[in-house]
Formats: sequence, C-alpha cells, structure tokens
Amino acid sequence: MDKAHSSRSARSALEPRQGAQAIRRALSVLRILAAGREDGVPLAEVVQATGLTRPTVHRIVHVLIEEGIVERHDRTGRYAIGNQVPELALARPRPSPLLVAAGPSLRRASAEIGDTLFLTVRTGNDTLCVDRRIGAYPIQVLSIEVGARRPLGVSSAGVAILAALPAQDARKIVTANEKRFDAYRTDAATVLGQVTAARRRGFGMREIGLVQGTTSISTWIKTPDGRPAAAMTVSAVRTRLGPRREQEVAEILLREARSIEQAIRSSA
Amino acid sequence: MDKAHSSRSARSALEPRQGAQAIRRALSVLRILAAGREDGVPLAEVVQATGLTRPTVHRIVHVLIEEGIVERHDRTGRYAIGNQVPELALARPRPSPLLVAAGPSLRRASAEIGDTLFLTVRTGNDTLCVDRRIGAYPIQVLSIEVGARRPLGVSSAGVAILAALPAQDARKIVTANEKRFDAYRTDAATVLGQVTAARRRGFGMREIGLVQGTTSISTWIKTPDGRPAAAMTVSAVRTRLGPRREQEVAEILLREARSIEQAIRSSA
DNA sequence: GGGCTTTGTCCATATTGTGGACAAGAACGC
DNA sequence: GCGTTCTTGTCCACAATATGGACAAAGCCC
Repeated sequence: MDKAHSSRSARSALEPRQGAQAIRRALSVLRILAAGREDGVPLAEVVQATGLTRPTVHRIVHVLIEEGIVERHDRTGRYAIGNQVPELALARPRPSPLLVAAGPSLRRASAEIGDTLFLTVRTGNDTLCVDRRIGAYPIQVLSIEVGARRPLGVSSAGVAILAALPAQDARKIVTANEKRFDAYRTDAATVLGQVTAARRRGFGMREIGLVQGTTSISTWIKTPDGRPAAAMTVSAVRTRLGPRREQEVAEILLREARSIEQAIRSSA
Repeated sequence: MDKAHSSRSARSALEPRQGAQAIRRALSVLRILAAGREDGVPLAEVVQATGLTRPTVHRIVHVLIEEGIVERHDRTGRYAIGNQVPELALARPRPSPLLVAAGPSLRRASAEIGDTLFLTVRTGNDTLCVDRRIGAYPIQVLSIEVGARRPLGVSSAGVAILAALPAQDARKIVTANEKRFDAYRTDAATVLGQVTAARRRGFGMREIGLVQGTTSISTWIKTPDGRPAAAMTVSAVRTRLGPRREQEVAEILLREARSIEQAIRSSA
C-alpha cells in the first residue's frame, strides 16, 4: 500500500478519515430525527432510514437523550431533536450569508408572482427549507415550513439542485437516499427521470407536488465555485400554473436566482 | 452482581447507560467549542477543558469537520461550531417556554432598573445567555451577548444558579468545571465561597464582574420541580450599584423572578 | 387472550477507538 | 539564516469499546 503521500493532499476532499464510526452514526441518526421536526420519528423509521441495526440506533438515541440532544415524546414514543441543539446553535450568531443575499430577491419575486415562495438549501443529502414568503394571491400552499427537511430528490427544490450537480454526484446522492424514498412514495428511477427533465428544461418542476393538487417550480442557485447550494421555489395550486404562466414564473425565478448568485459573489 | 431490577427503575435518573464513549466525548468537545462562539477555540484549550488526550480531540474535531458540524478558521487555526448545527436546530421551531414566560418580566424590570438585563439558562455544567435587554441609562454593560456560554460558577448568574441547587450538586458541578476555571481567572474555592454568600444573601453577586469595573446581581429562577433552571441578571458599572441601590435592584429582580416562575407554572 | 408490531435489553465477540511517541509547521528571538 | 519553543497533525500496536444476533417486554388490534 502506498502510504507515502496518501495523507495531506487527498484528505480534505475525499472524506476518508476514520476512527469515529460511532460519531458519524450518531450524526446520521440526528439528521433523520431533524427531518421529523417537532413530532419526531419512531425508532423503526430511524433504523430503516439509516440502515443501522435496531440495538445500535436504540443505544445511540438513548445516550443522546441522556446528553439532552434528543428528546422522547412520552405519548407517542417518537424521538425528536432536543433543546440542547438550538442552545449549541446560539454559538453562531450571524445569519447565513445566503439568507442575507437572498432577501431582496425573495421580496421582489414574491411581490411579482403572488404565490408562496421558498428558499431551500442543500445540507448533505437533504434539502432544508430556510425561508418562506407568502404572496398576495388568496390561495397559498403553506404545507412546507421553515425547517422542513427532506431527502434530496423528493421535492422540486431537491430535483433542481440534483439537476445542477454533475450527473455522477447526483446519481450517488440518489442512491444514498434510496432507502428513504419509500416514505415519500417515490423511488430512485422516478427521481432520476425528473432530474434529467429538469436539467434539459433549465429548472426543476413537480407537476404533482408533495401535497395533492399543487405544482412547484424551482431554480437552482450556485455558489461562486459552481456548485448548487440552494434553490428557489414557487408552489401553487395546480390550476394557477398552466403552461403559459409556468414559463412566466420560471423566467422570474431564473432572473432572481442569477441575482442572488451575484449578491453572494459580491458579499464574499 | 444484582442484575435483577437494576434496569428499568434506576436508569433514567442516574445517567449510567454505556456503549457510546465516543459520542459523549464528541458532545463535550462541541460544548467547549460552543463557548468559543464565532472565534472558536484552539485545539489545546479543548484538550485542557475536556481532559481528553490531544490525538483523541484532534480526531473527533476533524471527523466533525468532515460532517459539517465543526468549522476550522484557516487564519487562526481555531475550531468553532459549524453551520450544520443551526440547520439541525431548525427542527425545533418553537421558542423555549422560558423565553416566552420571561418576556413581560424582562420588559418591566428593564424599564424600572435602566441597566442591562440578562436572562441566562443552565445547560449541563454551563450557563448560556439567551436574552439581553438594554436599559435607558446612558452607560450600559454590553460585554455579554446572547449565545455567550460559560462554566457554571464564573458569572454571577452561574453563582446564583449554583446557590439555588442542593449544596452537594453544586459542589459536584464546581469540581467538574475546575479545569476550565483558569481561563476565567478564578478557582473552585473562590466560586464555592461566592455560592455560600449568595445562598445566605438570597441572590448572586459579583463585585468584580468579568469585565473590569462592573458589578452584577443575579436572582435564580426555578422550574415547578424546584430546580433552578435560569437566572436574571443586572450588570452595571460599579458606581451605579452602591449598597442602597443594590438592595433596591435585588428586590425588583426577586419580585420578577417569582413572577416568571408563576408564568412557567401556569403555561405548563 | 392470542397474534402482531414496536421498543427495550443482554452479552460474547472483533472491530473500533485509543493515546503514547514521533513529526511537521508556525512564531519568535537574535 | 538557524536554533528554540510553541501548537497542530499523524502513526500504529493494543485493548477497551461498540456492535448486533437473539431474546424479552410492552402495546395494540381483533
């Protein structure tokens, strides 16, 4: 084995470092729990989503409870993120630069479009909704809230982000998330199909949103290094987004996505 | 060994569960990093504060970096809480009941006293500042910000909380934090002395605040189960808090602390 | 009360994580 | 420039730690 120069250079990029299996496992458990938000997630689902064995998940979860990182809801038996997590988060007082950069664009687009607007970031293999703006139109799709977290691929935002990634990376993520797709009634093949379509079209779309009768359109937002870090999404009841308006909305989103990318570049 | 009924009953209270050393260690590292806020903490200080060996801390920290939980500032080489922590925290949307319950009291006390007011919670062996209100008086002590985290015992809020705990628990915490006191130029004996004084007096006080020339007064706030969970603190330049005014301010703080306790009880 | 699903526990085992010892940078002095 | 002292980073033999198969208990639904 060539141990000569395997260290320094290759290390930072390829994520090899070992000697902490348990810590990594605990974190993947936490990320699954985060997707369950206030209500939490039953143990069996964590087992399914992480691919770990039940005793292992059980042990991890209960240690995290003792440490205050996880809570168990007595009524339901579900496990959820505990209140020490926000406490740790207070150590980072500044709002993310993306949120700052996106502010004006979200305001403009929301006023112009009138339907609900979402800003979603990529975090690992998940999408995470970090901002939501309600529009002026009387029927709004409010199912997704700030903090909502889903496997990349199941929402139109996730599809858009996957579409903007190198095809190989996208495929790797979809494979990694495969086990979690069942819970959202989709599968790897469907997701990959939507990604290809989005790549061709230039923006992501789900004609059948996660909520019945809604449609979503998403554009990706890239950081200066060319990697998609977020997506901007409009969701509306299906009848509001016919072919004509779809094109119109997409153009606004594309324009504002470019404007956000510009704002990030000049803030860095 | 009596394994008969060692499980179920004793488990929840006495924190025994094992099989996750590495996870616990990673968490204690995280809590130290949280105390470093944006600037972070040098590796050596994490080693000192946690009592772990350097290779171990190094390994843990770097795995956490790969996972996005920790960041390393390239200029300084210091380690800090990473941006995935706030992302996980988004899973808990509700503000803590304490913050809600304390709102009106903080507003009243701040208006009445005119000096800077802090709400500090206990989290494990640390105090964590969760709210700050600036008063009307032109000289304000602003050194402590929301998110500031310190070992229980080094601030007047910490002393107040320790004073309200059973003496034995307080001593245990002080011992656990001993290694971290150097960094704040104090030691276990001094802290225990202040705790005793606070217990007699009915409120916590530091004549020489963490910042030169300031004085702080803190009252503890107990949850319905009788355990002190937080403290309310006034900080001012020393000359503002002579013996007469000290008594006056303490009375307001004591009154509002009871009022917060009442509010918690009725919200639960 | 019998089947079914989900959660919790035990313990022998080897895999994982440990930390002593060593190496490589960085910051200072002169 | 070249020691000196600091902090950070890496290696690897060893054993304590975390693992997961198998079993138990607790709910839930008919």
